[in-house]
Amino acid sequence: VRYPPEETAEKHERILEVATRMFRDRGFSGVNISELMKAAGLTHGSFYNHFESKQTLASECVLHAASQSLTKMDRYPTTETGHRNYIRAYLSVAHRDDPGNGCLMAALASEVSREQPAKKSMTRHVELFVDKLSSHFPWPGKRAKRAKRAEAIRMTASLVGAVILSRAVEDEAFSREILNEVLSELLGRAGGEEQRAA
Amino acid sequence: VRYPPEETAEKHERILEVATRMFRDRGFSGVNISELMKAAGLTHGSFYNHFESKQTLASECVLHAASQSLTKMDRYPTTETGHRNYIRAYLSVAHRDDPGNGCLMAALASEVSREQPAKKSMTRHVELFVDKLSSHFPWPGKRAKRAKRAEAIRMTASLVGAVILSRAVEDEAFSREILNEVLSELLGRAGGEEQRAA
DNA sequence: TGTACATCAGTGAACGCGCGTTCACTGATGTAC
DNA sequence: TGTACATCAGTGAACGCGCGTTCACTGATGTAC
Repeated sequence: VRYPPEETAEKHERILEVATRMFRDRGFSGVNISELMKAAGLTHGSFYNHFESKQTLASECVLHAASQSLTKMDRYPTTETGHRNYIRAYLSVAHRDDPGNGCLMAALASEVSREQPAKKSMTRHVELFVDKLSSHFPWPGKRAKRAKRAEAIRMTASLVGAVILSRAVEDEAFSREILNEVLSELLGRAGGEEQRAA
Repeated sequence: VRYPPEETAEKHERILEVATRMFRDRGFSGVNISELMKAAGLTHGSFYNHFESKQTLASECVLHAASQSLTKMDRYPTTETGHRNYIRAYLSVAHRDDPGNGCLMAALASEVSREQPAKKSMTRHVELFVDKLSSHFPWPGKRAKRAKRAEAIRMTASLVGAVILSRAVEDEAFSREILNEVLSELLGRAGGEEQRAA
């Protein structure tokens, strides 16, 4: 059956959207084409009318998730409060429990480091993420560009590490403790002047 | 052919050792039984004389890697210098480039978060790692146990996040920049009094 | 405006391969007597 | 001390399943005239 072109484009988009979510949720090797296509409302056979291979789709999904992530940051105002709210959302239980709609790095960085094709896109994303983090928000007491970049890199490592660990840990209290300790550290660094508990 | 029992135990150990390295290197799904057994100097058939299943082996490897990691920390003296050297080694290019012999969390935390069986062991390991980090090294200016634990959790997140990101990034300069920025942050926190660049 | 034909996305059976797991067989070690 | 037998880890062929990918077929849409 032939379909009107806008419907085809729509399906293409839907596959990409669904796959981006599923890959972040279960990893590349945890998703198979059949269930992916079923989730997009199609059968597995037509997959290859839209994408060259699973590998290709994976790479495109990395790009898709990357642009989603950066767009998400834009929704926070470029103020101290915006910065703090962004950090709160990133280190929230909601984000921990919904990797499918969450940070690309936290979900797939490990797997990508073993995958040649998507690695270049991931590299670019980490660069853009750091750039945006350092330019989008005001960094208290940091005038030099280099210092802001350094802080943004450190913050990125803390954010990603905290979420990955909180997801790997079964004990709910401990998992929250990880998120909260890193949260209060980063809120201290993002907000006003240095606030430091003895 | 029947073999003397100590030889059998030796082979068992060798499989575990090799598997622990390979799993960290390529992930659970990136390793198959045949190549694993070949690397241990045996053929795939005898695998099931030593372990119940691949899944079981994976769980035992998490335990094995966990105890290796903690032992490694013991090799550093319980001094400020020891602490700093430990951090330097963790955030080194050598560690980044050799996940097989490196930190369990940095290598497998993501994959474990999707695997029921090994998750409990990973949880326990993260707990023990944080405990050991906070008790083994002197934390400048932290007298309260709670404060030390909080610092250890934050440091763990930074360490793990930095190594995972540095591995996911293709650009060598950027990858080193991530390691180095987090390194200088953590050396500041581990060494003497707070040292902070403007 | 109507008719004939080409196009092309969707469908589901089928293919091929890899991989976890099983199994019949081997033969040296350990044990019984 | 010697002989017969049980044991059990190793071997590699074989099994079964899942999954990525292909393919012949369908039939509505678009195009030619």
